[in-house]
Amino acid sequence: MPTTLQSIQTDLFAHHTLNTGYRSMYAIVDCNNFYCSCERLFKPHLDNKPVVVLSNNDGCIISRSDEAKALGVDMAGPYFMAKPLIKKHDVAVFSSNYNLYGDLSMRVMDTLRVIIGEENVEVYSVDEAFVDLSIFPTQDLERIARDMRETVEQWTGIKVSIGVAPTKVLAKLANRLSKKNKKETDCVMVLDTEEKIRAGLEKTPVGDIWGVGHQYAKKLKEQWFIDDALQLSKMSEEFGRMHLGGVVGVRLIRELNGIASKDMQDELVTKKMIATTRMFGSPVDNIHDIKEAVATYTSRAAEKLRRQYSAASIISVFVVAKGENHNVTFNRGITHSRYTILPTATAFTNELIKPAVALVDHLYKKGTQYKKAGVMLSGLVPDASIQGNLFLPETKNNGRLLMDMIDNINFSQRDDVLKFAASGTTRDWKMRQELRSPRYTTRWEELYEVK
DNA sequence: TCTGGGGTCCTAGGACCC
DNA sequence: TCTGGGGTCCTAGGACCC
Repeated sequence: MPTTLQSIQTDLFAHHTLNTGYRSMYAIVDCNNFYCSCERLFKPHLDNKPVVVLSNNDGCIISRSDEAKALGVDMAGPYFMAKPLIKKHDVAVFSSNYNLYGDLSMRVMDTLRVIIGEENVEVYSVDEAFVDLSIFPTQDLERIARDMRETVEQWTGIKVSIGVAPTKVLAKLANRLSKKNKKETDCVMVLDTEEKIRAGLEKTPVGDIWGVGHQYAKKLKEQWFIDDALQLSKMSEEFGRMHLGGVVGVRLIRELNGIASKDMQDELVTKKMIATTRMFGSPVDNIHDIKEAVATYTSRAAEKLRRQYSAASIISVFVVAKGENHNVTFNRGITHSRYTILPTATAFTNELIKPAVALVDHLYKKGTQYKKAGVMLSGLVPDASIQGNLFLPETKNNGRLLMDMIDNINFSQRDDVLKFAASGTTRDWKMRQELRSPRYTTRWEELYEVK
């Protein structure tokens, strides 16, 4: 049982023999039922009880504990449809609390960075990270993976499962199998020989491969009778190119055959598009409310923009009308969108709000009920105003300082203390979040109390 | 009454240029 | 006088991911 950082590292680097067999080895570390685990961390009485977490607006179920899964609560199913089942079995329900999840996610990722080294960790999503284990001898991989798992749990309280294999796609496949059979694997599975990989491929339905979604799974089954990953792995790269999205498909086939074709990604890639979109708490038909919402989303998107030191040259706005409601089938409604190309790229909230709100005038139709709106920033370039721009009047640079100040205050308060007037103050359109737990780790007033 | 939000990569095809 | 071929850039849209 690893207890100190030093013992772990001494242990890890102890025997530095050459890796035989595969040239690369990746681990995927995946937090189990992440959002539910976060909620449980501060509510020990919910251990072994069914728990679910809802999406924004309390719309869908986006995380389920094992117990909730066992009861037959559907993933991504609408909350209202699962409600009877949830009531009947006394399932604990929470609105999503992204402050809490984000903070715990950071702790998990930091733990991995400390154990394995920052340069070998790629954060893939809020609850998953790839770890490059290529430098370690094959015979040590299992032990290293188990060490990672135990240490993350000790240091953060979050349980993870880990799959290890020569490629990312195979690591994901191993991870899935480890979770399928927790008792036997204790949430760690290493595929380090051809035989193990073959067995793993055979047990994996084609639709459960990372990179094969609904459409492809259906096509593969209906047209070529390909049901499992082993069958797909035997198809040619050319087949992948023709039928699974071009070079994406080629990579997929290669990865299934143990040839690493998806590299570790640089952590600091700047995004090429930034979006903020939300469903409304209830349908809205008033243009002022829509403008308020769009202004608020624009502020949020602009913050994200500044955080990565970019400026946007295109801003687009879309609204979604409420569809006809045919009781059971979910009608997505019609989306209308328009964009403006800005005269110069900018990261200033006020310069972005103006054109965004103007776009609403073009999109809005009186008498229509809207259920959703969004703002997208694209054409992103490095923000010239960061270092001061000689060719702009002084006031421009003051704007940058003002933006930084607002961002800093809002970040430290986490609740939009400072807003632009266009964002409104009543916010009838804002989302429902009736069941949110306290932000234990990011708000002083909501710290966990020990009795 | 009630179905999330935020992204990525890739291809095809049209416009335009020489 | 009857119409090539190659290149680039852009957009729309399809697929995927968590």
